Amino acid sequence: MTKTRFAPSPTGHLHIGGLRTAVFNYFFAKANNGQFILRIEDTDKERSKDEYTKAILEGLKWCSIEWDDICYQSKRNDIYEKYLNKLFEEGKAYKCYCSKERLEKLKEEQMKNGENPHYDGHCRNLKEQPEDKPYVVRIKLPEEDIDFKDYVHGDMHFSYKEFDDFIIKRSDGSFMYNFTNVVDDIECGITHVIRGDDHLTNTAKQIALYRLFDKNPPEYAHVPMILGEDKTRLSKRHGAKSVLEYKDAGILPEALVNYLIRLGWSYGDKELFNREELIKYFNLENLNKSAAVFNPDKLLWLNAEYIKNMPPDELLSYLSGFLDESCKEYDKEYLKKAVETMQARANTLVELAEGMKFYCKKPDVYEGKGSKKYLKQSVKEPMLFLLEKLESADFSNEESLKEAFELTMKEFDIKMVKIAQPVRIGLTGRSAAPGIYEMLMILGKKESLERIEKVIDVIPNPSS
RNA sequence: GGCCCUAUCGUCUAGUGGUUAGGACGUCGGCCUCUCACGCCGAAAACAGGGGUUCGACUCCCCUUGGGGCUACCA
Repeated sequence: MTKTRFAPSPTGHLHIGGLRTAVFNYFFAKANNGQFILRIEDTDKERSKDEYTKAILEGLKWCSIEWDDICYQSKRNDIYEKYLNKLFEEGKAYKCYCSKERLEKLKEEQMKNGENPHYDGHCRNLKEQPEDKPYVVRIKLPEEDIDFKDYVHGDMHFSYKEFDDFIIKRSDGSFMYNFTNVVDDIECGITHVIRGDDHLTNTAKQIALYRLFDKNPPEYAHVPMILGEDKTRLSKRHGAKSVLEYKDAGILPEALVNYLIRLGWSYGDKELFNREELIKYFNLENLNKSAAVFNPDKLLWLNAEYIKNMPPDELLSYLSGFLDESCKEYDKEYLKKAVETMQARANTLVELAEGMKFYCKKPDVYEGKGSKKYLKQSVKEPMLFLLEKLESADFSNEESLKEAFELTMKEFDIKMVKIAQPVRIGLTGRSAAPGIYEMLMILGKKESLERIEKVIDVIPNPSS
């Protein structure tokens, strides 16, 4: 069975790049009827933090990236010891007592001589093992070149000379990334490793480990990285870093996932993918090879698409955290209608919530620019006329409202915009808002007339 | 420095020897219109450079250049 995993280290928040790796792994597993495992790689005690683990889980859940199983490397020490002992027994690993100072000096000298820094194998065949000195464990690197096939990069080749007897266990007794990573992938039966191509050289080292364990490595797909707008590696200074910040900014998880999957992967000209389609179409063949620049504008566009096309009540559930206090007094049906009028007018949930606030709360100020332009004394009479017509209109019937406006336009020989804008400002406080009739119908007769009366008061009287 | 990856419009990408080099975001025009959006129509915009291979290269090979990564008792 296909088994993939996402293996973040909790040394920071879940960011866009990590999420995308998770998304690729998740959909590849689901596309192949397989399992997706979450593995928290918290072997670095210094830098790992529980709050980050929590944030990672929360971010994945928010995006509905659900794992079939989860494990923590910090709890798997016994397993690593077992694998290590086997290596010892077979003479494939050894204890190294070299001090950091010696290593430092060695490196310096090698660099000076124009050589690549390599561990010199000083402790590789030590006759006597000192009892009380601290040590690290190194592997005996097999002297064979390393070849592997990558789904996106094709045939890869590394000379063993590029590597040395690297450390797998620290002097504090904890194990290192390349070792735990391989042991866990073997133990969990991971079939496909999908990760960033910054791991390409790690993969070579890891394959050396697979050889020492006499195991076959999994299949690999090294996906291109995500770059910031300045084409450097995505980092804190490129704006929002944690995926939860996108949540707070009013981005829909569906939109984010859709955006991320298209960064480095494509399916012809198709841009919009729902979950079913991703499960159906996602594959490793269409992965791209080169790094991609993160483009916030396109994310926003996708978000707007999702907002536009989402059923209002579903949207409403996402919206709850963003809505104004005043909206809590209104029932779902009312809010649904309000949301509908705003769907095509918002790029984010923040904008949507802000834009529909007026449905729940009378405007407390009238936008300056619009007022100046539209609340002119010349519309005072027409507005009073309109108000009178609206008083006898049927607010559940658009035609009836339309008639009131048309009569006013005819009576004073003015254009719709002349009266629509003052009404709009009265209703919402702004000169940009949904259509006049839909707003009037939703707000209802009583509320609408109150607001219109109020705005008429603000219109200066004609100087007679 | 060494090793590795990579290179199509500003950005995301389609393209796998013969195309007017296609789509999307963004930009700029226009239409629609009670405002703002939405929608619709249209425009500008790319094969990094140089060598090969070939009847023919965006497509294959090499070099240069640019970008990225790794080179830790981080992951």
